[in-house]
Amino acid sequence: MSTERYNPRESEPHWQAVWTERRCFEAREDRSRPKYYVLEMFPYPSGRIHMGHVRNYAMGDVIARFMRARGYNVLHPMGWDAFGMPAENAAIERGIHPKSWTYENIATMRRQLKSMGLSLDWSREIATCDPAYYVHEQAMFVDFLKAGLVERKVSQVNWDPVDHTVLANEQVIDGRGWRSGALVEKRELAQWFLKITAYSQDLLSALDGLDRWPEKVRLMQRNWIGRSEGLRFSFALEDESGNLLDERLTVYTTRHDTIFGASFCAVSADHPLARHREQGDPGLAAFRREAAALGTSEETIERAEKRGYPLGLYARHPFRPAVRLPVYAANFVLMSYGEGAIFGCPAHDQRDLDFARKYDLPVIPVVAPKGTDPNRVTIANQAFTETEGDNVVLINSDFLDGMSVGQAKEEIAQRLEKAGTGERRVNFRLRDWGVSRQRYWGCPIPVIHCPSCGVVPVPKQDLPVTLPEDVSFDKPGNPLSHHPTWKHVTCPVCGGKAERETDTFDTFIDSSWYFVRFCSPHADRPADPAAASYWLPVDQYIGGVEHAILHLLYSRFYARAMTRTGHLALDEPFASLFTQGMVIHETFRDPAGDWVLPADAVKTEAGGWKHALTGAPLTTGGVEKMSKSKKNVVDPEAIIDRFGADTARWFMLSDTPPERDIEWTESGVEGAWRFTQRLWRQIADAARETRPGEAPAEESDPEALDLRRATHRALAAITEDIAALRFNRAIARVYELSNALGSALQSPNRSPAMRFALREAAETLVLTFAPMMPHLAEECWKLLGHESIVAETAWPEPIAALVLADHVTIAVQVNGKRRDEIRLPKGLAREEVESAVLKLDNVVRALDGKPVRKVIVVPDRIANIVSA
RNA sequence: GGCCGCGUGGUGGAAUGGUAGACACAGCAGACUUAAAAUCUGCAGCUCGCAAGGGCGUGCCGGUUCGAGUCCGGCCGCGGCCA
Repeated sequence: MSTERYNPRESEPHWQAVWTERRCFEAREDRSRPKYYVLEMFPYPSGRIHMGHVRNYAMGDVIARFMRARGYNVLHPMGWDAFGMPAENAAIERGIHPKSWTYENIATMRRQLKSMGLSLDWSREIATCDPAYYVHEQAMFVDFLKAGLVERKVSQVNWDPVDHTVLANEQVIDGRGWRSGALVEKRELAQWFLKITAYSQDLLSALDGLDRWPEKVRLMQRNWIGRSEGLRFSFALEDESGNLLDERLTVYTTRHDTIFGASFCAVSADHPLARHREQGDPGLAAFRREAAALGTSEETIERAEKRGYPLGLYARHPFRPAVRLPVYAANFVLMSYGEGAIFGCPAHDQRDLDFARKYDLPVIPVVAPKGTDPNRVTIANQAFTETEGDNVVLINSDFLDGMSVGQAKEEIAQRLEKAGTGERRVNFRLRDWGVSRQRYWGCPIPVIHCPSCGVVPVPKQDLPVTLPEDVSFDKPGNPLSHHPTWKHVTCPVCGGKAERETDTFDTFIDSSWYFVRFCSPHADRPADPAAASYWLPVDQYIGGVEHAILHLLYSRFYARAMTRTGHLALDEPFASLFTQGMVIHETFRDPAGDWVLPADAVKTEAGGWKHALTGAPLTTGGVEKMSKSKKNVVDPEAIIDRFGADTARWFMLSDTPPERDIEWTESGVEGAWRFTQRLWRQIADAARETRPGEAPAEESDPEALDLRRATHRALAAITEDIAALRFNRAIARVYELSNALGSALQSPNRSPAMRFALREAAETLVLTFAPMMPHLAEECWKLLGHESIVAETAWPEPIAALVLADHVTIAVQVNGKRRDEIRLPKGLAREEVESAVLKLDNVVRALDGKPVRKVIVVPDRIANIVSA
């Protein structure tokens, strides 16, 4: 037995250098081979890699190496999602220029990723903050503009009056800016929008074809797009004293069947009807200010108390002349959805019910389970929202009584269409994509505002519009607009004085086409058509489920927009999507309640925890997502230094299914580490006992045959499991193969047949764990006497005859209870199985003399004897 | 509230309607060692029993089936998304 230990600190850098030198992972188009594009979501260069990256990239690398070994021409690139706010925050807080901060982080993280031994094509590396990348983004924006895919419109934003900046909804916490703590205002600002809503229906319909996406993600996208079929119609309005007004109130509803249950109308606080009445009504003005302070997210609005302000207007019920509905401005109606106005039917909508209870409005039930007495239906504080099927019918609704919800909708739609006051409308929840950010560290939006010509796109020959580097962050607001000279230009059309747009792009734009750029990273246009058509779509995309909606939807839109503007010929960018789970870890607190790093926590003899340095007792909290704020993070670099990349990769892939959250544990890592050492010893032993190219023996040897069967069974299972991304199961089979080889090595048998079988098992073992632990595999391969390297070695093929056994153990049940098992030749005839099992002692005893009614035989699996 | 997903040993988890608990972690016992570490071997769902063997067991209740962790209905709990 070898006394040496495998030393990853020497081996890993060595093999990484070999791979680089031999350019094993540089991809070239080759139409004679099937291509495979595997991509993990590229990282934001935040500083250092974290365990989530390790897991994500380990998975992608297993697939890349596996597919390469199976003969595919694999593209596996890496880049940096390098624009974004943290770089500016660093500039503000620590005076580092965003560019140097970003590039320093990229250097660190590139080094760290390289130490993981990922089979990446680094020659294709891109950073989105590189003008060579964003010049194409700007050019495409100009093309989108010309194609009518861009719109400039005034929209409401969250405005931080201290930082002079726009905040995203998630940056508004309890109505205050996350950094300044100032009360956030809603402001109207002219912004750039990409018209993603032009593709609402297409983005929705095409989801059906994405059959290799998780159903969960498709459902989330469906909900996000939010198609609804409804009715837009208008009410006649009258004033307090019943005089008919010229204005009408147009509402959008998907529940027009409940029109007879209407008891009020509500408009958004931003609806023209509310705005126009603000002057001369201080109460309304105050109400509108209050509603504006609520923020723009649906969630905030949903959680807020439903409040309204009566406008002194009344809507005439379209079918009941005597009924008039008071019109309110309400804080729960969004101007951006539908018409910004609704009719309220409290009995069948929870928000309307909350509102009605508060303002003491009638609650009229108009939908109820079939057979209910209309006079006895009451609504307490739960709205009745059932609509499906024929068991729910209309009540208290005049000509609709007895109809199903569907029939009632149809009837109302027809009547209002006929009256000329209504039309059916398909409505989408999806909004156009606001891409303007009042930020420095982003891609400049390539347009010029000219006082005489208006908005002028920057001519393509003047691109890229690059960021100025001499900027200061000591003033609040956007450094680009403070810059003394940058924005002042001459108009490309009239030559007069003009100003650059100082907003930059939302960074989601950068990540909406990076996977396209990887196909031809050095092309002088966004995508080289030959390269793009060869590599795209991405065959396997892997990333966190947190990007299930925005990033993936924007990318799907971009593929369409780029296709429309002639940059691409692609409908869906990601053929198969896999969303991996998070990395979680136990949390520790010291007696003062402060979070403590796991690295500082040591186990006490009593089974508790104490601080490694202070000795203070620690309490454990929950097992939660690794986060800096809770300090339950483990630094990948420390792990790789101590155990090597292979151990870290192995642990990340074993035990837990990849889509679930994985708990990082010290003992788990140590187990993985011990296994690397065991493999190393085992292969060393096998190498000593056998030679490369061991010849298959003539004579049979049952022990050798058993080992060969174990080898090929494991190989077949591992192949299947990796292909299906079931890494944890593949790893369990690797353990089994290693256990089988270990036992065989213990045996004194060294017949020629056994030597061949040992050799085969050892080599198969190395090749099958190679995608997970590539460095160790190379070292073992060399140990086995090979001159070649595993990275250039084909995946072995299982021999079918050895995968299938010739004998099987079948379970024997009596009345469904397992009583015995019996080993029989595979494929034995039903009758023979039957007679064999009926003779078993345990069966005879269990039957206890009772007559056999029938025997169920499932070939090669089970026999079940049914007695009276 | 709606929709979706998930409940299996001490733990992570296996299991085309066909022997529940593969594989691993932690644990226990033994071997080697002056000792420890490392390594190797063995045990290991719960329970009754000296044993042979039996009973129970995949959140709970019911159903379909020769047979249910798996399918169906209801309930409880946890998680996610949407409201």
